[in-house]
Amino acid sequence: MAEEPSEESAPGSTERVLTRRERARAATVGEIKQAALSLMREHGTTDFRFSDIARIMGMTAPALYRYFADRDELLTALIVDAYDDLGAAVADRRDQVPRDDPGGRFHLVAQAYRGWARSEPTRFALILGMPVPGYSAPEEGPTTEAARRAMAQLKSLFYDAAEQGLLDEPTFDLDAGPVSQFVDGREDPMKLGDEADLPAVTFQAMVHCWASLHGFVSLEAYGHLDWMPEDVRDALFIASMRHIADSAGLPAPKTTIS
Amino acid sequence: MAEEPSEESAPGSTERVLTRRERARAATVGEIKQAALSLMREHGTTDFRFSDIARIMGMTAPALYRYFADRDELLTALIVDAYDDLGAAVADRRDQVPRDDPGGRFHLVAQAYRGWARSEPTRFALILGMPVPGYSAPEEGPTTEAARRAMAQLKSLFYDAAEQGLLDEPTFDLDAGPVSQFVDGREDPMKLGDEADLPAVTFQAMVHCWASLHGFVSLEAYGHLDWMPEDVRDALFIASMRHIADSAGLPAPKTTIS
DNA sequence: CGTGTTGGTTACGTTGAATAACACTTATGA
DNA sequence: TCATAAGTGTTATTCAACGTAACCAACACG
Repeated sequence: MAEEPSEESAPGSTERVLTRRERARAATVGEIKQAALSLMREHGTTDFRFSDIARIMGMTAPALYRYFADRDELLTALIVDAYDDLGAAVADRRDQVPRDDPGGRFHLVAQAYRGWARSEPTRFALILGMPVPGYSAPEEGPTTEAARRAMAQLKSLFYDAAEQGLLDEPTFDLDAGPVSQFVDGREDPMKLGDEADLPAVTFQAMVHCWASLHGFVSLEAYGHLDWMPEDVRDALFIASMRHIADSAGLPAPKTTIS
Repeated sequence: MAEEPSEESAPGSTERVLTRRERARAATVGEIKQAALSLMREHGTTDFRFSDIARIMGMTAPALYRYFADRDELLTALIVDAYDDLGAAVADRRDQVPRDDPGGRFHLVAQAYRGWARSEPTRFALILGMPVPGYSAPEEGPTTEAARRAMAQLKSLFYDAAEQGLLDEPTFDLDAGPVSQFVDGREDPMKLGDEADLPAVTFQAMVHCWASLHGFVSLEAYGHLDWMPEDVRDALFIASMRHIADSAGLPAPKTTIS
């Protein structure tokens, strides 16, 4: 198995070149994941059978255990990939607008988040809707870590904006108690790097934005908003996002939204 | 537990008295569901084994098929129960405050929704987190219907408030396009009975409230907010709910919040 | 009482995850 | 060059769990 314990390419070190075998292995791992995804998409569930994956790949099922110890390990890999992919989609779209337009950035972030969920419903279900039977979410495992990274992409624009002094005063009531204490006296576990600290009230507003965005997208992804036509949902989403962006003190978008 | 399988007591008709056998059967059905729930709680997943349920009940697995055609049917029943239970919890708490205090009612509704999710995390996962693998969520089935009922409990206070003229102007930007047209020209599929129609802008705000509440509670239920201590989460939740209630034009709560 | 319905049993078939034992291929090193 | 080890695949097998079949006991009911 993984006989490369400490490949930890230290920052600055050259990325070790992969041997022929390592490349083949990586390719197979990728193919397995792709097969699992296509099965999931096909059946519209987050379930898959090892035997089906093998059949698609022209292999037999036991061979897959050379690459993943068990079903859960493959599932975990898929979840991590999904989070990373979502995070990347959000970051890409966000960076299409300059840093000095945090309002515009927020809008694109929200759009990307929603768009990804709609275009990849089964993968979204994989990370949003936990319970894959038998899959006991590894507490504090790699999936939690991946989720943190993805969500950090949402948050970085707030830190960015605060750093540039582009945030107005949020319309939130500042909670002078626990929240202030928490925000003021901590090592922020969500920070990506060395961003500026946020005022407590902005922190409140940021979490609120995240939760609202996530809530709308979740409801929509599970079909709980199917009773309204798509154009109504679209308009409602835009209005909601604009509203929470305002509340959080984000300036109005400079860039026209596509 | 609402164990009234198909007794459809039409309004006015006499509630048919259950025979001895029917009562015994209903009791067994209830016991099966309880056993399934306790297994789910024990393992922290939405999964369960028929054989384990049977063992708990001192029966053999095949006997369960006398009560549920298959695993999916039991799962569906559990989901419907969970929605109904959540809806009831929300309604109960809401009605502890008089109708002329919609601000207070909203607060209690939010509190009840969150409280239920925290006290019944596995059942919440069952209805929030997609269909269990192999479980093909019956489109437009009983679960969808149950979800509608539960969510309607959240919404009724808005209709109630509007009927009494207790709603201020929301701070939302009114979308003059699709949303207005949709709200103005429809038979509202979400109404419980003969509530007043909502202004389009209030409708927008209402969905926003729902989504925000749901988003916060979802994130929390899946542990995505575990990085902040509980008192911070509490304060943040209160502040968020107050904020969206304000945005929606709900008056400040008259009743002191417990 | 027979008789049908209901609720239970044991025995069985099937599927699919996971392991074991074995075979072929490829890299590597004396 | 060839022997050996690592890596990747196979077939055969075990095991767990869903679901079905066939049979049996109890009970309601004419």
